[in-house]
Amino acid sequence: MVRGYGEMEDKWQKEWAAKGLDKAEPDGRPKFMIVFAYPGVSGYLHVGHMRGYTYADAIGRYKRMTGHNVLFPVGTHATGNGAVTLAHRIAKNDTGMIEYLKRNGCSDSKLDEIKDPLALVNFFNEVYVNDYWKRFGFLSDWRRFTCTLYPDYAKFMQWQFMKLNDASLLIQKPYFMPACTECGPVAVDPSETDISKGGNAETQEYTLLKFRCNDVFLIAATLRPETVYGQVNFWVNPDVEYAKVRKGNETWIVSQAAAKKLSYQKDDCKIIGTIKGKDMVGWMCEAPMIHRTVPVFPAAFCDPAVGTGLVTSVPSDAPDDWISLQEVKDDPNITKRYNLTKDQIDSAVPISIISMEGYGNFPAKDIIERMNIERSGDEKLIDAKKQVYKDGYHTGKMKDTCGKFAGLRVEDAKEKMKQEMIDSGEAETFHDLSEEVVCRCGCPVMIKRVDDQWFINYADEELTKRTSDHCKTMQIEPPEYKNNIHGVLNWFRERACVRQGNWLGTKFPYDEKWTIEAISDSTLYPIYYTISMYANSKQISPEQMNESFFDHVILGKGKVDEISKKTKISKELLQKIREEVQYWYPLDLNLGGKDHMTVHFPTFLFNHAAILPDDRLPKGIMVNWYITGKKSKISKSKGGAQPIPGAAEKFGVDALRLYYAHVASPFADVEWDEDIVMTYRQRLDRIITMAGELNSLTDAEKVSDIDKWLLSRCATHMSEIHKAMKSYDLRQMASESYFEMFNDMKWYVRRGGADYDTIRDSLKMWISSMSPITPHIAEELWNICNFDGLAAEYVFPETEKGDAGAEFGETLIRDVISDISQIIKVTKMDAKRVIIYTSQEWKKKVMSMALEMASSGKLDIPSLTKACMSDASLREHGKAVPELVKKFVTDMTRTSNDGRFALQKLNETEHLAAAAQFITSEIGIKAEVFSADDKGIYDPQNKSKMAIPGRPAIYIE
RNA sequence: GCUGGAGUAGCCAAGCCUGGUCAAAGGCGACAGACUCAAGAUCUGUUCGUGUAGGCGUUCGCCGGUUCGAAUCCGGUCUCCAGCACCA
Repeated sequence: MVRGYGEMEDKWQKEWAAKGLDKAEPDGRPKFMIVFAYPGVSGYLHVGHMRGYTYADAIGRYKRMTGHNVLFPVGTHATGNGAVTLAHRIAKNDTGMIEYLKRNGCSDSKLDEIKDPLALVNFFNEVYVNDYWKRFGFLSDWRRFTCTLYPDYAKFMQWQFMKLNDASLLIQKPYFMPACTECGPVAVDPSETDISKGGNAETQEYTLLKFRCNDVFLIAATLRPETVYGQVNFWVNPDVEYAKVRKGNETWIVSQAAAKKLSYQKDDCKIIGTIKGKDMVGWMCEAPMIHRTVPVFPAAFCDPAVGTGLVTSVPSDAPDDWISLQEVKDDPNITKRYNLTKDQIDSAVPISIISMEGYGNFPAKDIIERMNIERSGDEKLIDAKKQVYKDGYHTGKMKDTCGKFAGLRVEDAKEKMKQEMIDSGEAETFHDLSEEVVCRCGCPVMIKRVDDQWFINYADEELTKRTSDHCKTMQIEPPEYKNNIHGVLNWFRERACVRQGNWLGTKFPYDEKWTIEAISDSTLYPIYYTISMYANSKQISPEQMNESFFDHVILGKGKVDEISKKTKISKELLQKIREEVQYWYPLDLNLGGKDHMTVHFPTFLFNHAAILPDDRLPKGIMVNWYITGKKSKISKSKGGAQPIPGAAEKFGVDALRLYYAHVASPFADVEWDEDIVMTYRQRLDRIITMAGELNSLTDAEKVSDIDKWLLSRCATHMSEIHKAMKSYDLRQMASESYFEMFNDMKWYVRRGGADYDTIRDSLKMWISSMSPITPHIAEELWNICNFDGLAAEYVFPETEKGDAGAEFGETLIRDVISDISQIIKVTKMDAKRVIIYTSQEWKKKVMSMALEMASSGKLDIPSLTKACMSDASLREHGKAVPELVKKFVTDMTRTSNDGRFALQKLNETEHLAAAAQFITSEIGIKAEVFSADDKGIYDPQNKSKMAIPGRPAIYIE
């Protein structure tokens, strides 16, 4: 037997390929199409990623064995900036990254080559296919492999967007995105591909509040528009020179930096002059919404780089405002220097506006005291602000001081108040980055308004309804997600579908300056696997794959002759492709990780519903959770990850596959633990040994109870497997096959079973049941047993039902043995002899009468008693009868009667007598079996009368 | 906060929808024994408490309810996890 699995894996993989099991061609069988959400190309993957992929292969293999023609294509998703980032890090010699790549087996010459993003994508495509998926024995149709950067894929993608446009689902409206003032759009993300600083910055939406002051407006930027009812003054930084901006007919005052930012977002904006901050101190201006006149006070915390450099003051809820206001009030020097009047100072009295859990009337004051903050400028104010904002957002409710907004939750009030002020012209929105971002070229990155941004309108009511309705007909696992997905679909709004800048992807068909964004180009793609093969083999070229081509092969539009003329693709080939699309589609199952629940799966469904007819909409979704690592031990970014080929080498592919399938429900995270994988490896070793031993047991014995038992058990397990797999429950399948059936095989041998036919039949069931999850080992065992053909192409026969009587017989024997050992243990006696008395016949008669009444639902004490007493043979047993009747009726009406029905089919005495020798050997004490009806039996304590059917009496001495 | 999910014996993890056969599958670990020159090997038994006859008692986050009967159904409560968008 092979102990190093590598050779064996290789051998069978070659064999499957030689038999063409990996090639999927339409034929007369029912079809089953399964995909996993293709991975993004972002470097080497780790052992955790293989979990979901393995599920897909195992499900596909199972389906094949139930007579389906299975298409399981794979691909990669290289859109976005993942590959660009990685190539860039290699190019600039990022040591951590280089080390990581090398540890995964990347050679120096390769490293040099993959500094180019496209070369990098091609390289990893090979790695994923050869080192991961093929290595794991996947029966995927490799001819159909596709990558989102392939030119033919791009043609498909462009067609998809034309169809979305035809369905009026593409809309254009303004959008705010980060852009370098020189280079244009950039990606702001932690990998900092495009930028040299500020990768963690987020785009924030500020509300600009307009404070009228005679003929100018002081513009404050706030993230908390819901606090306007608490405004009592206004802050300027006296040491900053502000800009006067001509905005339409109005004159705005903002910081000079803000003026520049505004010009990227607002039309008709022009700097017309400057004004010193200190000159504005002491002004009176009218606050928006509350229309109250408030004074302008000086404050150093107003940063010209943040927002507009001007701040509205809500001391009740903003720690900065509270502390600065106290300082203005307490410091006579300030009053004097800026000529502030006593009325102005006295008018600024904090107003309590929000009630929050864990805070009093003035949350800002509370947090300042709690954190021991004593003066403005204290670093702790940053945290204080964050904390009070967060708590306010989650737990806050608007108080009665907030007019018609009283009683609203902060979360809701925020939107409503902002909108009302925008509608009345007292406010506008403004986008800014949360921290400074600098482009690779050294220029600042700002938020720029783009007027012609394209969106897919997932908010469309008709589309949402169609998609949501379709979901009800789908098989979605886990069921909780099936319930939840409607909420997710409703929650979707318009989604930006294209972007500009340094990103890989397909050009937007209506405007080539745009690249189709990464989520949007991975929604309808499973259908492309039915076509990709023809592009890969160069039977069709990307140029030929125009709108009418896809219209025809996917939607059946147009006459084949005309399409053929237009595309220069032969009529026959067009027909073949069209037939293939129709044969394979709809997709039967899309499998993806839990992170896809809120983005990929909904858009996958939306796009199908938007473009394809009812009978081509997907039929199933399955979500899998993750393999996690303690302290991210398996995460590639942290290093220390186990490379997949290394793990395959160390544990064997099948051990890993079994580990994924069985270690937990697919719908739970699992912590990666090599020791646990090793235990699965050991189990497989044991199974191999056991199967080999069974196969060599060829003594033809006469068929006995235990043979019937084993065949019945196997049949029952097989039917459990089929039942479980209706909901793709691989764990249950693994449990039946690798644990339950294994244990039964052991028991069979222990009981002395050795019948050739029984062993052959049960081995066939057992080994075939292992083929989906551990295909290599199943194949090896199949071969050892000399079964016909390959295990992988074996088709499960119609399952026979188990024999409840035969199965119950063994349960009875185990129960008897367990009872005997228990008695011996409890009594601590030095037992020499065990006698087992089976029940008297008359009791069996009462039980069968009772069961008959129970199955027609008419079982009760009086009727059964009456029936028994009218039987002379029972009546003679006197008051033992009603006692037994009472017991039976109570038991039978309150517990399941399956076992009792099974018992009816069994001759208890004969069955136990046949097992007497076995019982003797198990307990190490001579055991004898008698029927309580036998005359002249040894029964010193008169135990035999205690026996009831299914519960023999036991006497030990 | 919103949406969804979870809390089961030393650990992992089934069961819960469809209440009773549930002291609760299976695995791991631990303990004991068998076989061995040896083995991260294999096999057997035990693994909540208690008990000189197969029993009894307590247990499935916590509190309460429905029921002849609840790990399972209902209400409440505490704790933990995930997602919350342009990021793949």
